[in-house]
Amino acid sequence: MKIVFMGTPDFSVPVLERLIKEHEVVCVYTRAPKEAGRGNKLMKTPVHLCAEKYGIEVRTPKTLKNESEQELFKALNADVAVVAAYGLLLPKAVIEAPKFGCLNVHASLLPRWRGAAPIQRSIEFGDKESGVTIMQIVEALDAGAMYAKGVVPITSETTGGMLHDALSELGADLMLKVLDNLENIRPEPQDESLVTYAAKLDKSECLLDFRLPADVLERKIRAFNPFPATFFEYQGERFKVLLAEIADAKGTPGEILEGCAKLLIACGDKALNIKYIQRQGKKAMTIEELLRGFKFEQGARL
RNA sequence: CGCGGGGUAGAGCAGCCCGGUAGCUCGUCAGGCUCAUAACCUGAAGGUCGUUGGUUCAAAUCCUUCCCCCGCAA
Repeated sequence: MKIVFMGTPDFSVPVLERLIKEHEVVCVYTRAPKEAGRGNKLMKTPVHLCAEKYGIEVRTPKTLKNESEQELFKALNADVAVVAAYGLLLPKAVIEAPKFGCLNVHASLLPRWRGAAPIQRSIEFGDKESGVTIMQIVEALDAGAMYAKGVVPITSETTGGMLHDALSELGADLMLKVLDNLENIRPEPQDESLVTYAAKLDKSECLLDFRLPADVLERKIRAFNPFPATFFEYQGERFKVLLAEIADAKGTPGEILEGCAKLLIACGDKALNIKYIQRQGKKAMTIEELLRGFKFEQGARL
């Protein structure tokens, strides 16, 4: 099929690569390069780089709201547009331009977790399973009828990064299957009574609040690993906490119960035994590695 | 030129400001102790202190070139 692909971050790349191999991708839409990283250099999006690698035309309009952009899109005369975390809302004129409309890969089991950060929120809120949904794009956010779903279990070990990668691959897989049977599948509408929204991640959420129970913090640590990563501050330095386990110990919330052989921090309920950590300016490492040369003062408060 | 931290033994760190024999915790190896051990004791090996040039009687330390890693902000 003749496909237009629209996507931006790493999550979208596997989908794009699979489409390139098995279909005709005529054009790729992605967010424009922006200043990012150290030195604020102009960075192309992962999707942009991937498309260039395969020599596919890349378009980076700031918006699709104006008619000239919409005409350009329509002129591609695509059978379908595949959208994966593009980052721009599609106006009606774009949604209706391709023969089969626009299909979206969304990283949750809709209607649960519509919105920006479904992967992290599903772990953070203790869901037992997550997944991807292939759906028809409509004007309302993530509200279209569903063509297919794929389920991925969330275990006590699942991190945001792991789930991200798994869903990305699964999404690519499912999208290919849906495209192969597009004319035979009747999409199922979403049950509006079950809708929840996944708020986008905010930096202010990343500072660990040890007044909260250990199990809540442990889930957030796992959900936010590796990005945006939770942290605490100790002696003016920032320490990213990437992995921790719940420990049966208690103390004043934020108190360092042990800081030499291991790092044990009291929480509102129980305590956290930090397992994987990243000191500011250093690489991520196991707590054992860090503690060989760096000690936390027992009794200090975080 | 957005701001900042770092590159010292296999790992993690100290030493650098105030130049003067390279140190700590762990790991490794050998031996000892022990019913036994990831515990303890004794000993050993292992480092061009990221790279270039300079200052100096003397540079891990001060100045300089480049490379690499990371945090923040976006």
